[in-house]
Amino acid sequence: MGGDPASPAEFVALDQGINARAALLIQAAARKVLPRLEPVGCSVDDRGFKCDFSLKEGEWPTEAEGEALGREAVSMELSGASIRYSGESEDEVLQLLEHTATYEVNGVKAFLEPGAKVEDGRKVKAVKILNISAHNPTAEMRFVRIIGVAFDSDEGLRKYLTWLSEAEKRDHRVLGQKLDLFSFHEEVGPGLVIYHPKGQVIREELIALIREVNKRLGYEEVYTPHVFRSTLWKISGHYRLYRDKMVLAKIEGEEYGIKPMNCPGHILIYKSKSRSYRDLPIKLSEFGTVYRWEKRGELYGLLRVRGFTQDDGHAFLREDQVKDEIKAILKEIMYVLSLFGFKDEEIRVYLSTRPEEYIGTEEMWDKATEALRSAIEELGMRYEVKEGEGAFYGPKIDVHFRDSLGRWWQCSTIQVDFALPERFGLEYVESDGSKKRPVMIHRAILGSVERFMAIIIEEFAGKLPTWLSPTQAVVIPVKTAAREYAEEVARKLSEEGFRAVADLGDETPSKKIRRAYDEGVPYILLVGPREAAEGSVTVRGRGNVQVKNVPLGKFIEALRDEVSSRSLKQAAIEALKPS
RNA sequence: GCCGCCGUAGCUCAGCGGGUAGAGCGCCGGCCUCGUAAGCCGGUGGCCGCGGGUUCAAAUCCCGCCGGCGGCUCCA
Repeated sequence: MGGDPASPAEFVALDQGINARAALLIQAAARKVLPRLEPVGCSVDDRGFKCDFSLKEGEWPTEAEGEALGREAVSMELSGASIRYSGESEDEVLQLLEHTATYEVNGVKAFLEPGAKVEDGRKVKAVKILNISAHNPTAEMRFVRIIGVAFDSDEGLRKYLTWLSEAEKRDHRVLGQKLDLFSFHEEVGPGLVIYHPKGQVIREELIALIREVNKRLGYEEVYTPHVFRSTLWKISGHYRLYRDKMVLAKIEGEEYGIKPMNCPGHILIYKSKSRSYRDLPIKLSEFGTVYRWEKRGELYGLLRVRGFTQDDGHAFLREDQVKDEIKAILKEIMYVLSLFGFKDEEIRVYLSTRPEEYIGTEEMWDKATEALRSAIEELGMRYEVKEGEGAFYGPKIDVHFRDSLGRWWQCSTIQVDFALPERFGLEYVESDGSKKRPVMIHRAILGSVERFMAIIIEEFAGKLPTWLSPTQAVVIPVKTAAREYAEEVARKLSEEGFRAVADLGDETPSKKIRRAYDEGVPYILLVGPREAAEGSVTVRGRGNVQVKNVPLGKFIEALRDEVSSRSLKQAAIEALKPS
């Protein structure tokens, strides 16, 4: 609990074979006990199964009916269900031209996504329906989606439910309140974050990290306003393509829009004078706060908000510079990821290629896509290709991260853009005097500070690495006689640039220690007359690691090393431990 | 935005087959002055999200709105 060292979230991947089997049984059970639901399709992943039904007529299914469905599926299984694969086909129910695998379960038809492996040895012994919601594959169609998890034993389900309740404790929304990091308020508006002092410390640390990265990459920081005339949004195309997410206001007969992206502002900097091929690359960065009016139901804690700060950057490049830039950015992304200890299976890298509708020439696309691909490969990163999923203006690489509940969120992104340079008529003068169009790269390493912060809060369950911790050390006097010394220690640490406080209240030392642990403070320094006499501290790290009577100077030195190297571990206490 | 669920003290929650509210933590005060994961006692605290309706009477039932949660869709 409170004393555990920072550890990455353990995601429990579910058994897909059992869940596929359960998905089929659920459909057969529905035909039996809920005939107003007609199965239309089903899919399975490491978070369970999802089954879609068309609702023929009558009431929306209730939670109780959902549970009954789960029970029926298990009882069908226990009385010996027969499951037979009967081939794949174009979907005749949906007429969506989706490929589905068809099965017969006890003689009735059931569907599953093609390629899903169905367990045929073990049996489905426990099913839990987690959610019944609407699924709209198209604007006109509405299906009932039943989501659940299945196990081959009651024990499996019990363990899963325990994991779920543990995952809830890591939830950044819960921890954000408990650790006094940020809040949302009805009177402010949904999706708009208020950062408290401690949350702002984390924000600032993340921004400081990216400032260093930007410096290495050669990005110069700029600052642009939050509101631009609609004229600009019309040129950029946002006014037409992004309008439904923009906040627009008419003032004195003129229309303005709050920025949903930072790029147009940076483009104006490029355009502010004529550029030579010698000037390129030009790289601009901004911690730009943008506003996007996401639909109500899409908002989700810090992971999906309406106002957020991007660690944005735009590079204006000659075509031959594109690949090096991508590679350099990817390297820095990998460096940043290493600071947080994300494991391979906790991130997903995607390369999205040319969609059906696109601008620019095929040759440009091929070159840019190839640049992205070879950059990833040369760095040995694992990735998946999403064919045709690129933006209309260019191909892109996205990095997705998993939250405590196993959901994926897009954070880092590198996008090649042929469109905006064209729309804004960007040019540079080539060595032969001809005018050429630069290529733009949009990139964000954290993506948004908000989303990234949420991911790491969950990753560490609030027990952040010391360099990120809002309070790095709490000094606790174990005897009243040591109060002054405790204050002195805290003051010294502050003078040395650490975030330290002395806890001088009238409570017992035990209570203060407990509280400091609960708040995730990485170092608790205990001082009494003994320490005061010799100018030392007793250091307690996370996980009940304690080293007694460390000279304060030595602790400061060790802490400085830990913080400046942005150590993932509690390097200071490791270094101080007697060997 | 769509489907379902939810909204009681600063926080977590009880009360909800109608009779105007409770606990723990926190906060405040007192005692204790403490060597390692919640010391003891007392007090404070609520327009029961907001508005309307039903009723002799609404936290409790109904409707609308606001906000949240789980999905869908979309994205950093």
